Amino acid sequence: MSESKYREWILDTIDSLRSRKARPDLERICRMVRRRHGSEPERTCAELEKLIQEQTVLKVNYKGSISYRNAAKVQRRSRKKDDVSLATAARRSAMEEASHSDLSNGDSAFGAVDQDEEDLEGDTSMAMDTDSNPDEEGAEESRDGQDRPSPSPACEDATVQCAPVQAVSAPCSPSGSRPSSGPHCSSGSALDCAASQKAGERPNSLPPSSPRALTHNELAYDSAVSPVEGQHPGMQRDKVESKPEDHSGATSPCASTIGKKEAESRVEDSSLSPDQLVPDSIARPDEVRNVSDGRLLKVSLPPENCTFKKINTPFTAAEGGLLNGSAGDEVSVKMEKMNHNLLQWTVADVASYFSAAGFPEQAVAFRTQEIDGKSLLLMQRSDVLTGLSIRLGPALKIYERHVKVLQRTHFLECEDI
DNA sequence: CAATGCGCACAGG
DNA sequence: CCTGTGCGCATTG
Repeated sequence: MSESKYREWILDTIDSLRSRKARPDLERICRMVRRRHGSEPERTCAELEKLIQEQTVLKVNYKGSISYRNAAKVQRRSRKKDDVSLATAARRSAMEEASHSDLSNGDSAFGAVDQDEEDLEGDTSMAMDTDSNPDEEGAEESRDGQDRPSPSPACEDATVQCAPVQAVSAPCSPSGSRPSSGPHCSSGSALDCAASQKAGERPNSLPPSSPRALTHNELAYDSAVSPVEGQHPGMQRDKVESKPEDHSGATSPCASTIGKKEAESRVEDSSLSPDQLVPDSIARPDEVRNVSDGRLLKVSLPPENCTFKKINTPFTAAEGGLLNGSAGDEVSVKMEKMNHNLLQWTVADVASYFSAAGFPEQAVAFRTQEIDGKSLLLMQRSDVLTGLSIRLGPALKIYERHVKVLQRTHFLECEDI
């Protein structure tokens, strides 16, 4: 309860600050929430972080300072008129797309899914700053409470980084992790992170070759991309590249496409976040840092923390394997894991998944309906199309490309076993 | 004084 | 050109 309440408060606050033309930063958000609802800043802060992890709220570095965005709004700003005229057009297109995907063929080559997602989510470009200025608070006083599990474990599998989706941010502990936060909140974390990040410790992020990355505001791409990235110096990217085979290239544009462009594509993918997402990795540098070089570690993470992993896998496996048909052994292995995990997905995991898949608004509906992994497996087409009260277009995509795929994969998996 | 309102310069498309 | 953003200053309660 309180969670959704907070979500509403925070999103409201962000919207309100935006309409007032004031930067929705941590300080203002906390203050407004406190004023309006009496919640203490710490709590607000903790809830905000959760929302960031779920991507309900996007943390971005804009013009040198951190801002928070309502993901539902940011995400598809390009076509806002949809609502209006959407009746037909959207519908129609949705249908078309859906059908296509259904057949799949098309996808394989390029991963229709991804593409779509890119569209949707693509605009979240992230940017970190190159030289940000520490303006507001550079507080970094407390970072004691970092014991909480968070880093994404899964990260090890950064696997499919390609999927734009995931790249977006680092999901680590959706709900699983309790907000243990106390006072430390991350006040420091948020801000400070940004700072630190820019500071430079980007291990390897992209070589300079990626001017693109910096192109616009300032990309924090590396960080944004994923905590993982930051952590494995060098690895991630390699991994990404190599991994593609797993996906059989179906999905990841990066992989399959042209060799040369790999770099570029990667960059693009990663940068898909719209403004300048500041992933939470930033937010919790501590943890990350611990591990810093070398491997990442994960402290204690319950299964749920692995959202990432779960997310990734499904994508890969599903698309690569099912759609494409050419799954590798590795894939299958992953699939298994993934499926098992599916049963363990919590409501928050499901929501995070859809959020990451480019449907943040719809993710809320899943959460509202309390759909967890098991429920997801039981969902039928009509449930998705009408039971969630979400728009038909996204609903079709969600069902055809995600729900159905996950279910199919899961059951196939079961049969095998 | 905090909360708001908003003109205007900026950046990206 | 259009849109989104948010600084800086004016206004309000």
